[in-house]
Order: sequence, then C-alpha cells, then structure tokens
Amino acid sequence: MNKKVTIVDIARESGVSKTTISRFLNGKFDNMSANTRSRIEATIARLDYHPNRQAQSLKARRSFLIGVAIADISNMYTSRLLKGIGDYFQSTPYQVLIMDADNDSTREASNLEKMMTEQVDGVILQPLTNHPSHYQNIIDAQLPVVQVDRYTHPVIWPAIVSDNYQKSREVANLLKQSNYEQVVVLSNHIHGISSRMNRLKGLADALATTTIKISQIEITSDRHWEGQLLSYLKCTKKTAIFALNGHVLWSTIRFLQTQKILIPDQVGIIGYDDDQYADMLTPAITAVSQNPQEIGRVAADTLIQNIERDQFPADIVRIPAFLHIRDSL
Amino acid sequence: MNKKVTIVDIARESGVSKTTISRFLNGKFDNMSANTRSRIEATIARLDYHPNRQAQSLKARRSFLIGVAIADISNMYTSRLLKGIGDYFQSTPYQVLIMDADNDSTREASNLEKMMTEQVDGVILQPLTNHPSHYQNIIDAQLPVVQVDRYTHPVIWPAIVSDNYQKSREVANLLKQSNYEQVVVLSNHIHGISSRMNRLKGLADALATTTIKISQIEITSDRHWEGQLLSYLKCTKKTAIFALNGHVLWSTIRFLQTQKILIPDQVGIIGYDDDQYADMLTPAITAVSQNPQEIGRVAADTLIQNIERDQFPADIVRIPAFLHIRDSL
DNA sequence: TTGAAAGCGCTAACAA
DNA sequence: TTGTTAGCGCTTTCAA
Repeated sequence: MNKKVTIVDIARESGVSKTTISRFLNGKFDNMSANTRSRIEATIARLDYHPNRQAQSLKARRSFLIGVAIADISNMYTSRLLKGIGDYFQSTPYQVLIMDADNDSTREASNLEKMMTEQVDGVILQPLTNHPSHYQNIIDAQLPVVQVDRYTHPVIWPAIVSDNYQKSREVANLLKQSNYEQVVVLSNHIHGISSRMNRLKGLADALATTTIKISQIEITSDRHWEGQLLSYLKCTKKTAIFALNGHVLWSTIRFLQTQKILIPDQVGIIGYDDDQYADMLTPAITAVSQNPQEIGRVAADTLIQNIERDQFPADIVRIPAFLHIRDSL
Repeated sequence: MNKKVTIVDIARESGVSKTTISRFLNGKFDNMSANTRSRIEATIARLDYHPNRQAQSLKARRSFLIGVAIADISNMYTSRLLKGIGDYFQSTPYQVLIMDADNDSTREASNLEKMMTEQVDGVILQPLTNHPSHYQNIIDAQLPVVQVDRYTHPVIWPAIVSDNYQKSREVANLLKQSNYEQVVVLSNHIHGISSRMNRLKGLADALATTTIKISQIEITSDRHWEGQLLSYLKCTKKTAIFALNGHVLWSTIRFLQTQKILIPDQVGIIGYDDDQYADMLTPAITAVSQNPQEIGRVAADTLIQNIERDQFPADIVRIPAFLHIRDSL
C-alpha cells in the first residue's frame, strides 16, 4: 500500500505552510495570491490528495455522519425510503451510515451503540419498538433523531409517516360500499408498531357504527394463520381481507391461489403494496401505496434543520398515501 | 448539546491515566489489576462513554469503513445484496458506507471520490461502466476492491457475480424444447454491463447451431420499444421474450396485459426475477432467480481477506442462479 | 501494574 | 498574504 499523502506533503511540494493548504481546502481565498492558489491546486491534482475526513472530524468535533437505523433492509418500502434519504444527502457534506436491524431488537440496540461510537451527528430511526426506554442511550446523548414510518409512544422525536389512520377510513368506506359483512385484518406483529396500530384503529373507528365485524390475525413464522383465515372464510358472511403490509399481502394472495379461493368472488382483498405490482395480478389488487421516497426526503431535511438550525418542526408529519381502487374488492 | 465524554474524563474519574483506559478499551488485561479493571468498567458505564472512532481511526491510519458503491438502490436485487453485505459486517468492527449512483456515471465517480475522502479501507463496487479507466483514482490509490454483479473489461479486481452465461444456455434449451422459432431479448442499456452481455451471449452461443432467430430491443426512457416489440410479434414465427432483468420483465408483462396479448399462447416469456413474485401471476412466469444475498456475503468476505490478509482469491466467482420453470413459456 | 509524552492529519487563533 | 503553534481524542513506546 502506498503511503497516504497528507496536508504536509502538499504544503512542502507547494512551498507554503499547511495553514495555507487548510485555507485552500476550506475555500478561504479572500487573502490568497492567485499564484499560491493555482500552485496548490496543481500540487493537489498531481499527488491526488484527499483530505483526511477523520482528522477533520476530530478537529471539528462532528463527524458529518448520519446514522440510518432501519428495521429490515430487504423490502421495497425501505429501498425507496433509502433512495429519498440518499438523494437528499447527495449534495450535502454528510455521509449516511445505514444499519439494518433485521427486525431484531437486540441488533437494533447494537446498531445504535455503533452509531454512537461512530459519533454520528444525527439519526434517522425506524423504531422496532414503541417504548422510549429502548432508546435511553441516544436520549441521554441528546442526539438529534427523526423517526420514519413509525413512532414511539409517547412521541419523543419528530416523525415522518404515512397517513395510515386516514387511509384506513377510506378503506372502510370501500368496504361499506361493497356491502362486506366481515373484514379480517392480517398483519405481522402489530403491538408497538404505530403504523400498523393506526391502520387497524382507523378501520375499527370507521366501522364502529356499522355491523361489519372486524377480526384480526397475526402472522407468525409457523403457518397457523392459514388455518385461522380458512375458518373465517367458512362462514357465510361476505368477507374481505385487509393486509397491513406488502409482504403479508403477497403471502395471503399466494395462499388463496394455492387454495383455489377466488378473488373477489369468494373473498375480497385489499392491502398495502410496497412493490407497486398490485396492478399486475389477475384480478388487479386494490391497494394502498405509500410514498417512502418522500418520507425519506422530508425526514432527512427535518433532521438537518434540527442539527444545523436547532429547529424542531412539527411532531408528526403525515405524507399522503394513495388508495388505488382496482378489482379485488 | 452536552459535552462529549472523552478518555480523559474516564481516566480522571477512575483515578488512572488515559494509557490504562486505552489498554482497557483494547482488551489488554494481561497486566491490569482486577480492581482497576472493574473501576474503569464502572466509570465507563456511569458516564456512558463511547470511544471516539475518528480519533481511533486517525491514530490507526485506517477508518474501518467499507464503501459500497451501488448502481441503483431501489430494487430488490440491491436490497438483498445489501442484506448479505450487512449481515457479514455485523459481527466485525467495520461499518458500511452505502452510496447509490442512481445509474448515473457522474454520480458514481463523485461517490468514489467521497469514499476516498472518508478513507474507506476497501470498496464493494457494482460498476456502471466496464472500462477500468473510469476507476483510475481508486486504482491509483491501490484501494482494495471487489466487484459485484458485473465486472470491468479487462477484469482488474475480483468479481462475485451470477452464472449468467450458463443460465442463458439453460434458457436456450427450454426455448428449443418448446419449439420457439424466434426470441426477442429485452433489456436496458446493455453495452458495458457484463452481466447483461453474458446473458445475451450465452443465449446467442447456445442458439448459434439452431434456426432460432435472436433479436434485441434496448429499452429507453421513451416508449419506443413497445412498437418495436409489437412489430416482432406480428410475424408468424412462434416467439418468446427474454427479459434481462426484473424491471424489464414486469414492464413487458404489464405492456402485454394492456395489449391483451396472451401468455403463453400468443407469446412466451421468460426473464430475470429480482422480486420473486413471478409465481404469483397468471400464468406463473418462468424465471431465473439469482442469489444476491450470497453474492453480497461472498463479496464482503473476499474483500476482508484482501484487506486483512493480502489474499487475492479467484478473479471471478460465479454464484449459481436458479431457473424456475413455470407456465409462461 | 501503571504513566508520561509524542504524534496521527487537520483547523484556527494569533502573530507577523 | 502567509506562518507558528496548540490541540481535537486516541494509541503506543519507553520508562518507572
């Protein structure tokens, strides 16, 4: 490995002091002769010099690193979220440190510890649990944090989320219009995940004054939910399924296909569609699609406002999702 | 913001020198009294101390940062690749700096520049172009690099990819068995992307001795390709479409659906399926699915071998993809 | 078993 | 217009 070239090398080769080089690096040309400036420029290019970020950070007492603590990296919701975040930071001096918790609370804690060690200037957090006590270390450190997709209870940091509650009321209207008598809500572990709880609550509130019955099935790693679902479908009531995220939606449809249960004749279905393929199935699936890219962009912007201008914007910002009405309900 | 607690604070509060604290941090307990050790432990916990990574890096002259330069972050291939990379580094002292080029060569160059400034210890690169001259700066810096998904020509760094060429030969066999007379290869910009070129070449080589005719359509941002495709479908030959990536596959199917062109009666289709939903359509789509997570894991491991043991393994490692035969061909 | 001191690459106050 | 110097938080050599 070749020896790294440092500011001292550039200073020596340019015949000036490293102070002058530092001034050059930081764009302070006010009191610099054009000659010096161009000589430095040439030397830097010739030696392919890159200022050492660790040294700069040490001196500046900030890392220009933003931690992004993600629940699970391998789904399209997260991909698009990261696209929004990455695009925002592209034109800033910040770098993004993405850490995937793989839906494991222990790993999330470990990720946040690592972020502290990396001296991140702020965190974008998709929290795995809704209890602030899980995040005591970053609270104590008074690290700027913006939540995405979900929020803790009580809400201790700004949060950028979809308008889940409102969207579920729209879903409820659809159910009423089509004379459904029963709706089965399918989701992964729901307790403590604000987005899922709001999706359920919006539906429950909107259906409270009707005779439409709500049931709920939580999908676990065993396939117990399939039997439960079948038993709900056995009754004579006109039934719809509401799948609270993309993965659940596709698992459910796949299961219905294997059981030769016809959509929408034998059961209606609606769900959240992370992947935007819902229109490609036969029948096309009525689905809610979110705007995670915009959530990411707004979250990044909110965090930077927070870090650089000590501004704390509104607690919860709701980015509209869109309900695509198609043929499955 | 509260003042950061440093090694000096811990030293003072523990009544020892910072040398001793440093020894503690680095697990050098050989010559340390149990008393001292536990006192330090307590102080660190009490003050919630985190060693400053920038200072450590500066001293150690390495950042423990790995740069991951990705062509486009928002697709499932990349998500699963990142999952594999992240899982690997989880248990190491390295952190991962992911940068998305958004399929823009200029942005890729800028990302690599940023990585140099961040002093990354190595790079995992999904190259946007196949010409090594595009990567002159990281070549000059003698930075350890491992390529994923694609490789430059000539191959200047180890590469972990799918067995694209081989898989296309299998596709060719399928085409022969089903008596197709013509195949239209649909893809994004193909020149300079080794994976796509190999997918095309494998097919061409395997069909060279047959009468099956190969045509190629490159998908651009205008919708010109749709007309081209239709004109190929007008002829009387039994025709199949081979879509070289997931996005192209879905766009094509969506287009065929709008045109009411029946699969596989009027045209057969086969393609690469990043999202693993190909079995859910009607008819289920015959598709190649890759193993990006394993590619990521192997790439990470190869890079670390390279960095830590100066070992340079085989040039190109091919991770088997799998051809799922379903009903669309 | 522990500590003093130098130095990693950079910035900035102060001096010239 | 440019340079000297101290110091950011840590590791490590050498000494005790």
